[in-house]
Amino acid sequence: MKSAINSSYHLDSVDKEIIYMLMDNAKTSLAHISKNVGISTTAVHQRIKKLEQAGVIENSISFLNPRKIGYKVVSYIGVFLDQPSYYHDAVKALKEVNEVVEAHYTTGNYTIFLKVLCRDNDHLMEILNKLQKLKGVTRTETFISLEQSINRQLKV
Amino acid sequence: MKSAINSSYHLDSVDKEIIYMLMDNAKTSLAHISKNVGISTTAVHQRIKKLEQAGVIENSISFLNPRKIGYKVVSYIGVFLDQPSYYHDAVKALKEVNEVVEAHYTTGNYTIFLKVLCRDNDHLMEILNKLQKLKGVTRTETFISLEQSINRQLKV
DNA sequence: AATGAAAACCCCTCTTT
DNA sequence: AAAGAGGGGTTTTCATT
Repeated sequence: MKSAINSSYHLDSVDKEIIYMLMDNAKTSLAHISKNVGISTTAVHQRIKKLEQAGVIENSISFLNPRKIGYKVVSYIGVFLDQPSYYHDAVKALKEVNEVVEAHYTTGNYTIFLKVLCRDNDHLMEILNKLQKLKGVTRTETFISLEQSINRQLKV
Repeated sequence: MKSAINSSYHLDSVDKEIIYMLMDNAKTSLAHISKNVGISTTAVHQRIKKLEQAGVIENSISFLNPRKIGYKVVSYIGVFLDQPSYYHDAVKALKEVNEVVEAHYTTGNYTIFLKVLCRDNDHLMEILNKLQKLKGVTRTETFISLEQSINRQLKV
């Protein structure tokens, strides 16, 4: 059953339990989920398939822990462009910078807003220099995360 | 083999190939990885176990797509605290707000920097009101993401 | 650190209600 | 939507190099 464009998939309590288990560990077995939610493995499987087809559950991924391979600095960088028309070229250039893990076109102060991972502050300086050389970039503003106290997915 | 505190785990080219495949899809089978990297499934399995034990690869998770369940607004919110000593209490309170998916203690303008997911702008306004009632919060500054053009993990 | 073989486990389909 | 049964594939362990 496909839902109409822009309408939201309705999750019942069993769906939510299943999703939270998979959000916590993508490899949770059907048998384990089955025991927890009280329906058969087949029923769990059918629900997961439906949720995947609807796009509610997306592909599972393994996380690389940046800290463990020497990336200790998390920062957010607001980028000012003197003309918004440079946005698309800037994004194209930013995709070539591996340290940039998020880029947003935002309302508010900045034209582009970035999340950037670096090994250390020297490395961050390099990235800032690189950013400031991009066409149309007039200025950047950096927030360094000293401590990430919350990092999780949405709970509904 | 445990690495010393603060030293980085050394990844060889085979490790990296394995990690990138798992970062793309946590459920990539050992057989498939084996064919790609040219070592046996058992060897792949041993390497993955080592990487997991070292914490380089973290638990795999399934993604809930916020948009599909009606969460359309991604925003970043800088929070000003009149005293940094309120930080810990603020974090405790923020953990109770499901819409807050990241919180950072930052250098720069803001004391706390948040990533917040909301259904729509009205919902965002509710969250902003909630935040402004927290003890020590003097002001907030909001950036709404109109388009997320990059969203990925670190590549090394 | 890597291998092949065997055991244990799990996913997925089919059939039925 | 949900259940049980069975085949095929996958993970995991074991012994060996």
